[in-house]
Amino acid sequence: MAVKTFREPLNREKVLAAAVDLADAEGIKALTMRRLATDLGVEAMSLYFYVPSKEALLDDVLAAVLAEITAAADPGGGDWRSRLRQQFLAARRVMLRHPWAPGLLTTRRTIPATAFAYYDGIVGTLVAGGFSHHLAHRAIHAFGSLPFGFAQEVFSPAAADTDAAEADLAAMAEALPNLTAMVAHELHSATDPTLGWCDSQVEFEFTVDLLLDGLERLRD
Amino acid sequence: MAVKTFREPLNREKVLAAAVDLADAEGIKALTMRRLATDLGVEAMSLYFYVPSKEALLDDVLAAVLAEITAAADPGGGDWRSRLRQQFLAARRVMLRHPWAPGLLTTRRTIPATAFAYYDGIVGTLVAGGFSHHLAHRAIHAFGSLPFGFAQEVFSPAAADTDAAEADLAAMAEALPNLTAMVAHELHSATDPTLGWCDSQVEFEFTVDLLLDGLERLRD
DNA sequence: AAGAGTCGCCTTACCTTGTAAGGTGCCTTA
DNA sequence: TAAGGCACCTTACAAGGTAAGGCGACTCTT
Repeated sequence: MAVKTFREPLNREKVLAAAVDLADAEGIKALTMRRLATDLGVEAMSLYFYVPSKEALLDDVLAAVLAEITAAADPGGGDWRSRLRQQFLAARRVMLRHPWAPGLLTTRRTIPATAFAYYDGIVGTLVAGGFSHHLAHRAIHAFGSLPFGFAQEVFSPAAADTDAAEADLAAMAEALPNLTAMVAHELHSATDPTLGWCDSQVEFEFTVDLLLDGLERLRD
Repeated sequence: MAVKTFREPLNREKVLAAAVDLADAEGIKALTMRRLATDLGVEAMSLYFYVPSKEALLDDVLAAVLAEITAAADPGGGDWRSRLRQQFLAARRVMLRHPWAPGLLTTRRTIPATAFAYYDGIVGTLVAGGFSHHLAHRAIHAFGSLPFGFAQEVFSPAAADTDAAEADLAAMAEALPNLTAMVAHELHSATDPTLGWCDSQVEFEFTVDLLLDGLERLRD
């Protein structure tokens, strides 16, 4: 015994990468210091050699995701509209890989510094596209979380599934006539049934275009 | 001793009201079972006589806030546009009283049943206003969290303050030229300096109108 | 080569928080 | 007056974050 297998020393990057992997695999709730340490073959307290606190770790994890976004967002050519559009869609692709990231982002108190650089690029695109700084500012706010590839998912599919299944359909139709009619209508007119009646990607793009259209009109 | 002061028995409503008050006063993090019990002059475990778990309590707390919204939103007359607008602004007034509610809403897995009734009313307004069910569906998604009176606050003022204060302004101007220019521009053109350069209320209304305008055009 | 750091990790322990299990006293009802 | 149950309490445990300090194996002097 006591033959210690040689181990490549840890470092901050490995810890962050393992944290992202853990969250990807088992959700953000599984990301505890003890569990993360276990995954790294180490004790919980050892992580504090690389990270001052769990909050800081989460901040850094988020910064890593943001770095993925900026890396994925090919500035490319085209006008402001197509550039922002492809940028937001690229961000969405990243977020789909890390479904826990939106929730984490909204709970953070301070925003990682890299986010500012990201926003700076967006403002730059807008101004170059003919927007005043004032309207650019408004646009940033109107975008909300769209630049990060997600929209506030208040109407989550999980909730809809569960509650709809539990509820008596007849009673629901009476209590919620408009929603019921909408669901019925959407089911019939769905062009691609395999995606279900609530295709987030389509909704996302719709919202993006709705805002971009509106902004273009205001610019003129 | 042993003269127990008579105490009006607790009930679910009092517990929920106390929970809302606690969150209002000291933030959602202060809302622990033990602390809530203390506020009610009771031991933590006693709360479980009225609430099955903390998760359920949070669900109910949220439902209470939603009830406030529906109560505050006067259906009133007018066309679909003005009705939705006043409804969203009323929701915002409620959320400003409970700043912790947006964050809580986004972390909940299942949506309270009352939210469905709320959405049903919105869909009804849209359909009555001449929208197809399909477009109404899109609109619901595009609204995101606006019906609940808030927009994704990714760009929180607190973060901006802290980081900007810490950062070397000259360095920041170099690294973030567009943001810096925007800030400078907005500072000069602000009509009401007392509200700071980031007036959320104005931004909120801007976004609401931008979306409503865009939807109206799509409807025709 | 021996002593002194220092790096990287571990052990122990504490505090907070949710909650399971099981009382206990008083008030109502039969 | 005995039984039951209502409303609340006590005790205890399992997570989870993290403070304090130890310890072995290198590295670097001198």
